Amino acid sequence: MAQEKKLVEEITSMEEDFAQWYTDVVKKAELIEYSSVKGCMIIRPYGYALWENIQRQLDADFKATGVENVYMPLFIPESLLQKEKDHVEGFAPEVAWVTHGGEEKLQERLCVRPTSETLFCDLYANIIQSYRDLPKLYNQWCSVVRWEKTTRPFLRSTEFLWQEGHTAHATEEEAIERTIQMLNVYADFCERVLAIPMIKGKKSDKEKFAGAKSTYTIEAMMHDGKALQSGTSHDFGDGFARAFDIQYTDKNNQLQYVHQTSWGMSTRIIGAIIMVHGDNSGLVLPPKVAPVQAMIIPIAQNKEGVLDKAYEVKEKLKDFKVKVDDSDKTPGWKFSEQEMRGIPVRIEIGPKDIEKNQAVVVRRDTREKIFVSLDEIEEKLAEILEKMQSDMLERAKAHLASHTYTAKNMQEFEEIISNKPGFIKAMWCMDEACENEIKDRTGATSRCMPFEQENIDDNCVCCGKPAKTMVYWGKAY
RNA sequence: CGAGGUGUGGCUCAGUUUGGUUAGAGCGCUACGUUAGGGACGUAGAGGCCGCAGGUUCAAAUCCUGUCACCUCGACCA
Repeated sequence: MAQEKKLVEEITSMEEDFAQWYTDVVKKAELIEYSSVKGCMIIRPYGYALWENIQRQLDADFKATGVENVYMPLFIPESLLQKEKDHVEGFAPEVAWVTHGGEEKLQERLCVRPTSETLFCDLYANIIQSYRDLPKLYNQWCSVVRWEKTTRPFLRSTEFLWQEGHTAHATEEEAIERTIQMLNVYADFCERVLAIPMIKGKKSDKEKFAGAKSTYTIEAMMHDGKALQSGTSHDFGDGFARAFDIQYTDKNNQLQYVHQTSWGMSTRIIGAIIMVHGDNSGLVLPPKVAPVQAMIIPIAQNKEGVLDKAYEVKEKLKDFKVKVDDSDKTPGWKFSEQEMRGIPVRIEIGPKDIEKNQAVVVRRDTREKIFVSLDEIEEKLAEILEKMQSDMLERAKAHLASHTYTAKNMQEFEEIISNKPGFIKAMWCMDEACENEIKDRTGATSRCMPFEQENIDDNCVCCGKPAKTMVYWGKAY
């Protein structure tokens, strides 16, 4: 929702410079601090609390589907990384190598994991013998390192936190089913908890994961119309199984290769929360993921009884994540602070309110002021938070819809891409040459071939030959 | 990896062109007091060998050489 006036001077407005706005918000909300290690960020308590909320809820979703957590080593021996050809070619340019232990040079270099497929495969080769050992549904929460050229907080850092799920199945069908199932877990989580609508679909061969048979993705649209790949789920077929010799004996005593999947979501999703919901006053957090859901701000707090009342209300609201800002800053300061941090609502309590046995509840997203009797503040707060959560999703959906266009030829495509930020739905012949040409000419990449297909036209937007699929195109982070 | 740019108290910067007393400002920080419904005010104070290493000079934040780091934009990626 557009703000009438800019209340926080330190934050660059997003219309002026979106990238700078993003950096300002990340810093002012105290999510991160830059560290002295190039490309690595320090996640501060508030940022980490946000990650913990994401982690806790997503982890529960995984476990509900039978997934178990494990922890794998940080290092991968070079020989292990080399086993799957496409995989090593995809990751070799960006891995960090450990060459020495103390003063001694290692016999074999170790890479700091950029992802752990190889380690999981190595494990599976050892522990899977029979069809009775399947499926294996493992996940780990960890950090990985990718030596990126340019970095940005949350969106791309040298080290980042994520989870990586790795599963092994007896059949191809079961693996494909799991791949789609986990993609849906991500998409549902993003909609329900983060209030971010996702486009679900399949990646083109060019964009798929190194070593995968198929990669599925959820793509979100940021406020500036750019795409953010927010989670991926890969079907590996039996490619890794053949490279790592992961075989089991089936019911008929025949040796079979397993079929595998992997799927991941990272701290990058925090970047999506910022860029989908944030405004010119700072962060706006969906109530279901906010570390603090309501900040009680006492007015004239040194007046008799004000602070006591504030604590009393906090106690009353103990089912919610509520804090009292009893610092000796001015109320105006506290308002701004609450807004920069995206705390969903603030509750103002001053002498006038106490007289009337009420509080002023102000929504962060709309700044709507709601006068609530202290007798019914619990029910009202629950209502307000719920309404805010669903309003945020609706707004994000509306933004996605209103910034999605269709193009039937390159003239239309180029027209849109240079004038209107957003996604373009257009047909494709599935020839990589066209995908490359579109990227060269417009800077837009194929985001995905969505599950929900439409027939925009019969022919490829680029070459005009018969089309095979509809693709979402867009500029991406 | 290509092209630009920047390094001066915690932050944002001025000062460098033309070397010259004791290096400045705003914000923030500390103490005390007055305040308080959208970033209050007063008083007092703390905090910098100007990224680092050499060099030129009577004298270097300023000139020279080297080096490191970071930022922006491109090519690669969650």
